[in-house]
Amino acid sequence: MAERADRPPEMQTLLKSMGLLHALDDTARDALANLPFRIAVVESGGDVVREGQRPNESCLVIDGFMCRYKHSLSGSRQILSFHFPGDIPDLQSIYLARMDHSLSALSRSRVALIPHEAILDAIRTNPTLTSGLWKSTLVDAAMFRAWLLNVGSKPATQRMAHLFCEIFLRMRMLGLAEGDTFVLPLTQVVLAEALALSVVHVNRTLQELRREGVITARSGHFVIKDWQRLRHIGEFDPAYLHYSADLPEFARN
Amino acid sequence: MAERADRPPEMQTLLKSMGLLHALDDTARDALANLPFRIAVVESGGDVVREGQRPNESCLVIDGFMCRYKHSLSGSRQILSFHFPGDIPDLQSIYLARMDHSLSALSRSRVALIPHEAILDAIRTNPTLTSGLWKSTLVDAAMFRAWLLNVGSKPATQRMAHLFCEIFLRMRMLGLAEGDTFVLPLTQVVLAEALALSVVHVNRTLQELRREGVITARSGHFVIKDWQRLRHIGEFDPAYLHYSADLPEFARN
DNA sequence: CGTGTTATTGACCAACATCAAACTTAGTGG
DNA sequence: CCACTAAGTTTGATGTTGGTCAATAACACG
Repeated sequence: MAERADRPPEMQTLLKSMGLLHALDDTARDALANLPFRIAVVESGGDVVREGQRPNESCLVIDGFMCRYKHSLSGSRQILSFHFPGDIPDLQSIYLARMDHSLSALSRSRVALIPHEAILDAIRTNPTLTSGLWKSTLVDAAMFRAWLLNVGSKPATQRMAHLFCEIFLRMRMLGLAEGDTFVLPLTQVVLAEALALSVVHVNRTLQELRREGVITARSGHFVIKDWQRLRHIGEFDPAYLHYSADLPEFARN
Repeated sequence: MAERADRPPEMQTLLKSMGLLHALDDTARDALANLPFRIAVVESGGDVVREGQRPNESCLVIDGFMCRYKHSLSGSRQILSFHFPGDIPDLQSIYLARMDHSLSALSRSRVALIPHEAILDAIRTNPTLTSGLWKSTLVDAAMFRAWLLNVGSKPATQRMAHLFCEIFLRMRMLGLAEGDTFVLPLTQVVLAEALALSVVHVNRTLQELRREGVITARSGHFVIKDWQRLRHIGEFDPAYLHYSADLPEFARN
């Protein structure tokens, strides 16, 4: 299942994703594009790495959707972040030997597993790549901060609105959302785990957002019907995503 | 108020703090020790940087205690992390131009403001320093993840116990805690903002922990009376702090 | 068609918030 | 050294958001 290539299409999505945060020069692009990797397929719900493990590869999402999570002994699961093609959710494992959380697939996903050694080599020789990858981990941290504020200090409706804003904007930036629509296998259970709410309450909160006419959500198809209002409800300010690329028209103001 | 020095005592605390996470070679230590800086004093409650600003220096804590926070429009403030001497809480601003949160002092503090340019120069020429600083920002992110789980999925008592475990262990590692005691100007208001609870509930939760005989807290003097139980209540596992240095005896098991 | 997820609804409950007031402590100036 | 003040802590009463339990309905998939 291992394979190598000189300019493999699998790496295009990584270049695109990185390009949104940080200008890469040609050397950096080449270095990224030439990273060795092996492809793996993860079934929906399957874990790529678990808390406590010491992986020696990092996982680039190619197809599908993933999330990071942690659970407390009481059994409840807290989703920490969502990840799309082009993300390397466990990049931090190049320096943090032991995983402090798990990484799993929300749908059947194809991932590229890149040896830590290869990443570290690339970093050693390429400063632009270093700052690009470093910055991507910093944006990661910025999202955790936004989620912490969200979960800690906002009522259910605002919290959910904020999450939809984040997901929609990120997907739009990656070209994964058509117009005002995105498709994502988010069940209410998953939303509950991300928002730190009960499933029942997620259901009611969703209904409220629908009633208000700001979104539509049916079996993984989400439509943003009123971005301005959604953004307003969620007190969403995209600054924390730290994009260097221009935001789409609607998100600018 | 600007000053320079060749091996200034101010940088010792940085070396110590970094050394807990990452082995530094002599070149890296020299590079750190020779960073230029200017000293500033921040009054209790004063901000070093605010959300939205674009600083061109990062702040090394030398004396005193700081916190990062963000607020929602509704006015409530969420504290994101606490910082001790040796920390560089806004190191991320070298790559994330615009602050997505604020940094303020919990007590009158002395800080060293280090120009971004100097840090970036040091990084360009010193790989060990690069990985050390990068790792410190990754540990930062790991703490946010732990807090997210804490705030999202744990009841008040556990949440507070977890926070005390984190603070105590971090202070012990830095040599800021004597035996089972630490001194920190944490008012109940501050605890409330960090734990995402109301002040009243913080008060009651503190009383419960006291009644249980696990801690003592009086006007900023905290005593850990039963670490094992505190740790157990908070479901505290220090792995997420990613220390490379040995933990103190009591925290090992 | 069953069988297992996912979504929805209603009834009831609990953890924590809010409000309001009293009390304690620490700092300040006369 | 004591009054004065402001900040921090504590307590009680009451309210509400969101959790839990339990049952039903709607889907999706083999």
